[in-house]
Amino acid sequence: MVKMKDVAELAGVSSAAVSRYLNGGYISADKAERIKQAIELTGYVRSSQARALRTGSTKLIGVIVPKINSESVSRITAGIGQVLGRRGYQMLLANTDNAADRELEYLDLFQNHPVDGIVLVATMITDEHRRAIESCRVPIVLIGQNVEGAACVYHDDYEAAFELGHALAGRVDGKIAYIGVTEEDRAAGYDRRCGFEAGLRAAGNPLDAALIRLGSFTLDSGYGAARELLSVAPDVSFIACATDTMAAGALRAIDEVRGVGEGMHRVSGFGDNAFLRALTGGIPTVHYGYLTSGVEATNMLLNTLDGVEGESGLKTLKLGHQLMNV
Amino acid sequence: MVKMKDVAELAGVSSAAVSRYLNGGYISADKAERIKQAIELTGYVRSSQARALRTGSTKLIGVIVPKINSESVSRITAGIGQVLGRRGYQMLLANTDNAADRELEYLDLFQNHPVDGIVLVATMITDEHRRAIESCRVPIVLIGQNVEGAACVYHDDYEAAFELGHALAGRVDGKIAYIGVTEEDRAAGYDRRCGFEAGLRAAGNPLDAALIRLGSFTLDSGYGAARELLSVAPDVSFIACATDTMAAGALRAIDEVRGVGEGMHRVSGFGDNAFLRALTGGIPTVHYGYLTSGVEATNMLLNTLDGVEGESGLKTLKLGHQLMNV
DNA sequence: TATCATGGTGAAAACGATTTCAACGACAGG
DNA sequence: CCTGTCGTTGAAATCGTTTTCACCATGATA
Repeated sequence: MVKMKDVAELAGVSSAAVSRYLNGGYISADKAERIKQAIELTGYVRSSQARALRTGSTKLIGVIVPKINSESVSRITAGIGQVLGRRGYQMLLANTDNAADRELEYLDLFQNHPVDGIVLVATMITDEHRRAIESCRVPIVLIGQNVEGAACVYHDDYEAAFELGHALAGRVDGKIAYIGVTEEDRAAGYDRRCGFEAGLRAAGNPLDAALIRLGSFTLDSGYGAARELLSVAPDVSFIACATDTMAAGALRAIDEVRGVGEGMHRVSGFGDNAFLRALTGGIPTVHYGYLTSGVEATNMLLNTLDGVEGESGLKTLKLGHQLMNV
Repeated sequence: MVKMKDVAELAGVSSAAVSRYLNGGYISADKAERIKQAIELTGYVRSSQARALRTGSTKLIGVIVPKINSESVSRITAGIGQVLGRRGYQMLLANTDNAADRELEYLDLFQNHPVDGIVLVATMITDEHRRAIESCRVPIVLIGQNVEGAACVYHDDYEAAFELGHALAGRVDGKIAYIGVTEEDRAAGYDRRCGFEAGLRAAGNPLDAALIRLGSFTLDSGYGAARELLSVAPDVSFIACATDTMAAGALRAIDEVRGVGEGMHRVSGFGDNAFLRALTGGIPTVHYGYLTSGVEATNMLLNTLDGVEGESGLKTLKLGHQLMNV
């Protein structure tokens, strides 16, 4: 492995000079030229490990996600990766598989060393999370939840759900049911359910608490909950879901029970999934800029790391949403 | 930042002893105990950067993917992450956004330093790729393509496509069309089309070359190609696609032109997408163990890195497939 | 008793960069 | 001529580990 000293010797300078050449310090034109040639000749490439040890910066950003194989998360990740690549950073990806403790584990792991900053695609935020975030030695940005005292990029799930509920209340004749997710996920669980309920109520068609079920983000859980709902309460005529994925499951359940093609008029979701859009002609849902949230969060993080001027540092940013097919 | 020397002083030993304690070298029981306490007391955590510099190993695996927000890739990635986490490695993710040159770029970047090994989720393999893989200084495993002289974990797309074509030929009455992808992607482009054609031919219902179109992996491209097909050749009665995603687009096109509900009986795909399965009741498609391929590839890679015994090193592995809904 | 493994030990030399520091030549101003 | 400044330079210290090496007890073996 050719090292800096070799380059320096070949160019007839000290390694300090080579380092300065590489990092834009004082260097005369002719020496710069000689160094440049020596580098090309030897095919030298600097050891990021040595550099990291000396400078304390790795140009690595830790990204913690609850599950990589979900459309929303993988879109967010795409946005993050886009910005990181453009700005000379790399992504250290940690997949927690929906286990909150592994999230904390990774926060620890990342903090104690390799990464310069962290993007946390958040689901559940416990007090332990708050503490971990608070005491984090590197800058950190959250995506998907709005947490006091932390930099967050999020969507207003309450408002979106309210609007959706309000719009649906008028269009649905019979009873409306709701399949949510754990309320430990404040945004997707609590906010969406509360907002939806409030929207329905405001439109004079309140949600019957007996028609609320809990899913687990998966298509199958949506299917199961819907089947159960339909058998317990056959007069349910619309099933609103907290995610498009669960909505797809519910849709299948309705098709099975009531006949194919029926479901697509009787479910709603969140997330504006592309498959769902294409295959059903569009159920009522909420479009979020997932890619954008990844982009924005990462830019914020990198701005503070790179010391970019202007009001572009860590702060909390609420992104807009869009009701679809209502 | 508390360093090893501090721990050593507190425990009254040399830093060599602490290092040995941490790495399982010779150490007496009482010193081990003292060191353990000193570590707990100080909250010491070792600098992975210094360690990396000294040992030359980073416990990082570079993963190069063509596009993170696709179901197949994100499942593969999930499999990779699973194994890496379990075996004490971390994932450095690089998303090339389907640009072959960025793939090479990352191969370079990874090779020249931070990572101990590379998993390449491959699409197009050019000669340049072959050279880059050949001359790679760290072990590398490919997923999704079978390349001579490289360790590969792949599915037999030709065989699967043959079987699918053969099975469909008998079940479809009218004309069959095909929407493929670029043949630079040997597996998903060339193999699937050839296999499918061969399967049809073997069943006595050969594919009309005029009814072949090219998509670009996206739902919209499948939609566009299908619309075009249907308008140019209205007598087409079945559209086979090289991916489930494009099949979803084709399905929508058919629904629009021929009426809702018609499409689901008149398209096939590859990949057994969960949404498609739920929303259509199941079109003919091929199920691949994407997660498994990530797992297997990563285990192979890590086995050679960790020097695990047995015949578990780098080699080429063909995984099975399963025809669905035929 | 002399010799030899054997488990333990710390001083010191890497690993390969960056950065501090003192110093140098040239040149301008007084 | 002296002084100060400016652009430029290389020797050497530093980052925090791991690893080599020489060496020391201690108990077993010849």
